Amino acid sequence: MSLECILLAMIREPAAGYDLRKEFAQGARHFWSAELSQIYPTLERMERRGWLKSRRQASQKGPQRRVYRRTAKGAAALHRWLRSEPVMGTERFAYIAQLAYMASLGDLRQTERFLGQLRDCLFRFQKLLEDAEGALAQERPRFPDDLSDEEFHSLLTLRIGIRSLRAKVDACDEGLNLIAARQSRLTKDVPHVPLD
Amino acid sequence: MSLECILLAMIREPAAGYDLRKEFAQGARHFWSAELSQIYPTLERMERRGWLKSRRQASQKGPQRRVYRRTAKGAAALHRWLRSEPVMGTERFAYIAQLAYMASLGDLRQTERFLGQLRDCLFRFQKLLEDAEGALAQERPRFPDDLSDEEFHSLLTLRIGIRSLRAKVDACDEGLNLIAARQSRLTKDVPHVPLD
DNA sequence: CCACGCATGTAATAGGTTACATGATTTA
DNA sequence: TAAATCATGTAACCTATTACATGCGTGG
Repeated sequence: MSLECILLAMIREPAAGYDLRKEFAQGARHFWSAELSQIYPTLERMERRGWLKSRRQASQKGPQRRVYRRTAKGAAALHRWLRSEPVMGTERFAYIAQLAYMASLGDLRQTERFLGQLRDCLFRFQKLLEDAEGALAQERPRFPDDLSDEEFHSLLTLRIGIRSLRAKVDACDEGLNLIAARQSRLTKDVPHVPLD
Repeated sequence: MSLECILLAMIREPAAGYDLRKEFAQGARHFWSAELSQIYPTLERMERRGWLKSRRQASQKGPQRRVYRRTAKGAAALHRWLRSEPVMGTERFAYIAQLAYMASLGDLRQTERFLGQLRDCLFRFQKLLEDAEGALAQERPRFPDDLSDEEFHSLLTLRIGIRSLRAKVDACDEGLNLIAARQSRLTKDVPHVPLD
């Protein structure tokens, strides 16, 4: 459902599957991803359902393109999705699961190492989004007032992503501090021989 | 892969599929979810692979249970996963996608309404995690020092979730302010008749 | 002529959801 | 005796990933 609606939204101007993948690799990469092998059959299905209409078209470079445009029915489906409540599909965070069960390794240094790696990944991702925000702000004397509506909505999504990532990076740092404290407690306070 | 490893981690003590679902509905709900219809065949597959060993066992209440325990091979697979790098599977955020393309409704008030709803959802979720953290801290005079290793790792995951959610709630508030500013700009600064 | 980017697709597999079927035991 | 909870499972379907097949056109 979500993928179909995202594709509908991306086909503002007529577009081929190949174009849409670029969108997922660029503008939409921080909230969704899809490969060509998923995009092509999905577009076909949507055409069968009457949400899209395709025609073959010669390309400047390479073979013929199949270019899709939205139908009125497709636009209606898109607007239904956009006006519906926020879709909070059960998100899955494998790295949090790893952290949650890492106690069973019985070695806090593993957790420390893991949190460090996680911090780095998240920070790199944060920088990526900050760059995207910077690109939006560039050459705009009245930022964010002089953004187009599309750009303004991009900004809103970037702000959520950036703040969330910064917070996660901070939480990793906090976790590393908690581990350091816990480790020093283990070497200092806990006697090796039980007190009985 | 991740689901299998999470199940392995959950089967610290021998457990039946029915028990494991409760874990997903309680302790693990903020980073993963799984239904019984997925859990049962996954456990079977893992047993065929030699990661688990099951035996039927009478229950206090209701029909016979099929109780699984980890094999040495299963424990090895779990430890490989825990020692591997953070698994950053391409996360999908449908609600961010909705926001990203909401410009095509051509009505900022829709975006305003949506951000308000989103804020509420995220805030409720934040409260849930804060309650879980509170339950960990309760009755612990030396919190977080007197947590078991398992509880300490739970705390680490809760801290990441709580900080991230707080940040997203703040970003929604920021977005609502930006929209207010943008709307007042539209009614004040932009002339209804183009200048030229 | 070869590598690269353009362009469309198929096949096999894995991961996940929804709905349904079955039946035991306990509690109101 | 009806409802709730315990307990296991199947079937159909949808969503997503990985690997592979095919072929055009341009630039080095």
